[in-house]
Amino acid sequence: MNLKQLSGILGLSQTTVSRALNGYPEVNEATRLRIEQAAKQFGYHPSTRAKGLATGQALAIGHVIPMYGNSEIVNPIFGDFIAGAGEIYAQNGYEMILSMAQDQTEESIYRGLKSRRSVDGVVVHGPRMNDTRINLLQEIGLPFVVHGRASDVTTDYAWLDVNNRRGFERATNLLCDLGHQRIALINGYEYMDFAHRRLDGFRDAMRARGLPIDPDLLRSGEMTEDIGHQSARDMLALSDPPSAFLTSSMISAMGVRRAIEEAGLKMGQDVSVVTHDDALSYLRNGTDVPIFTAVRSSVREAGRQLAAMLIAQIRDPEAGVQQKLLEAELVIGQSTGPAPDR
Amino acid sequence: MNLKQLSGILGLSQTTVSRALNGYPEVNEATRLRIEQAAKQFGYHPSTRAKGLATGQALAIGHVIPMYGNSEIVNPIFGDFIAGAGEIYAQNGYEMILSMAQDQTEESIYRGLKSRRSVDGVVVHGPRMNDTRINLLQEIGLPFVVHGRASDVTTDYAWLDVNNRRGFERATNLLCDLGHQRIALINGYEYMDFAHRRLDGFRDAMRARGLPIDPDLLRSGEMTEDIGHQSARDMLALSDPPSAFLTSSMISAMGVRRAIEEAGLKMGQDVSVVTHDDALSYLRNGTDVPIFTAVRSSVREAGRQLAAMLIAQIRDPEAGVQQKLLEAELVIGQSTGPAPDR
DNA sequence: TCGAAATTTCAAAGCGCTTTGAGGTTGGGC
DNA sequence: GCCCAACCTCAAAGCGCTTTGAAATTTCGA
Repeated sequence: MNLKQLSGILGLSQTTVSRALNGYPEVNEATRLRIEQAAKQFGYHPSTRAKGLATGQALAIGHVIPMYGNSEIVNPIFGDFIAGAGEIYAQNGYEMILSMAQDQTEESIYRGLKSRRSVDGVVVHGPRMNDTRINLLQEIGLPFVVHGRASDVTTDYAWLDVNNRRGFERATNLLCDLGHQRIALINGYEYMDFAHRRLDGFRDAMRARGLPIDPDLLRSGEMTEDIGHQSARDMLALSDPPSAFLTSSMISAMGVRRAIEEAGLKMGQDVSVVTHDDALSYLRNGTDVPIFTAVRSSVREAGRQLAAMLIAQIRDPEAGVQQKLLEAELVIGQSTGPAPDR
Repeated sequence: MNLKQLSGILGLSQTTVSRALNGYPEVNEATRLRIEQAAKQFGYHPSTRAKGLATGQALAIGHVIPMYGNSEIVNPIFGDFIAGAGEIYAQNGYEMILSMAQDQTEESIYRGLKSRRSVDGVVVHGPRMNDTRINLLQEIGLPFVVHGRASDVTTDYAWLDVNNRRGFERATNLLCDLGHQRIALINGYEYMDFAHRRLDGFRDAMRARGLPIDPDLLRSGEMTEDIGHQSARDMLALSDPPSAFLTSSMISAMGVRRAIEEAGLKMGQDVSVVTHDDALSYLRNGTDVPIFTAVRSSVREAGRQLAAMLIAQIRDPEAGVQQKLLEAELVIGQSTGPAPDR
């Protein structure tokens, strides 16, 4: 069923039917009703492609998912983020187009998206410290919003980020208040912008207390259960082990817990753990009382807000770029307690 | 840069340029080379929309992600599956379009995808026992492949599934061989087809050994850490607790492990655990020696194979639907051991 | 060297939609 | 009863591509 057929059935011109369906004022209300009803009855939906061709809009947003290194890990927050963004896209009649990018293919994917006009804008995932994608997108003129920030990029661009620095500062302060002095940080890859900011927050808080930072208690890498476990195991085996861990993801934290228990210690008693929690739907941090004390910020909500920002920017490019900093909440769970006496 | 401009620059007709770029034989090899070079130089990519309009192809595959119930959980396997499928799509020039579906919106999403001609085919995720989507898609004539199967659907349709029944049968046998008799099953929602098949495998194996199945040791629900934990905690508190657990996901298994340790028991010694492992990239089951003994099947590889099946079907609709059953491997980790004496 | 076949290139139509500029109706004031 | 707004509706052009059918050019055997 296409416009021609539908207007044929109705005995109207394509123009009228199109106008009626798109809410233009110059069509009789009775006619519009009749048209809308027929459209519903025959299940008519305008072809996205034809509409896009005619209007010059793609009515689609691109998400380019970076998969770096040979580990080829898909960020686990991705599903929830997409779910949040998808809600908003659906409400606004946008489709979501996904591409997976290896290191090398990344630039050509963005250029391709632009030049074959498949999308009206893109979401930049997983920004690194000095992310070349931002300049690239500005250069080729493809609207975008970054989920996170890129510290070393000096130009103005749209982003939505959670206050990672502040979150980890508060988490560190909490541990210090409990009397912990040897605190380990199990972070994401250092070239990731968020990891850098978390380290900053941690460092500032420690410094403010006059506590030293032991490089042996600093780890950055893939945020898997396994690496969390290995790191914690190694650190707990030190002659002067940490009494608390700060981790960058729930999954790492679970690895840390495993190492703690393997060492015959009890989490929340012998060793404290605070983690960042993206509030993933399939990885809830307990039901009533949180398992882990955590810095929590819903990634799904971030997806919603970011999608709304991007759509706003596409609709009104003159309005200038938005920037939004979300504050994470600090929730107290069962994984923290006073530092044990020595 | 569009076709018109490019052919203008080259002093050729649009026809020739189009043919050259699409590999038609009736264009001089020298001309083709010149055209291809110019296309590269000017970064020319044909507009997907225009191409789609002209050819009647969308060159896109739809993924409709079901989000049921108020929990609104995005299946954690989703990211890896998409990553696998995305590889194949990229190789074949297809785009991937994602939609999130609530219960009520699901049918209209599929119908919309079809009638606005945005996709050439779809992947059906998370089939339930008697899944109405299959009939719907056959009825509206949208090519599809199901990731999994729908037991009660009688018509012939394309699917790719892992042998869940066999996997859980083997896992149960392993536990029985180790002397376990009271085995708990922590499964996904019973209306999910895969959960049903896993239960079947478990039941058959138990029955073959003449072992009773205690309803108190059967749980089905959301596969979260939390529910795994709760279920295991409750079961371990029974007067006659299980000596082994069979779980449907790594995440549940982690919850089970937590409950075991909270009960002061040691996993792999006092209590054994076997889990299904989708080999998710961010949730590796240990590096050298697996943490959990598991029935393993890579969901990313499933994504690859399924994408290839769907593309084949779209390209040659006459060829008939493919069906593929993958066997899972049983890997021995540290979470299983002989049943303790009573 | 000529003419037919083979090769290469082209102009134009068409995909399904929006939108422009024009034409047709209706209603109401005189 | 007429005329002019105000209101509706329409035919046709155009979005960027593919593809058909025809024309121009080259090739090659006789």
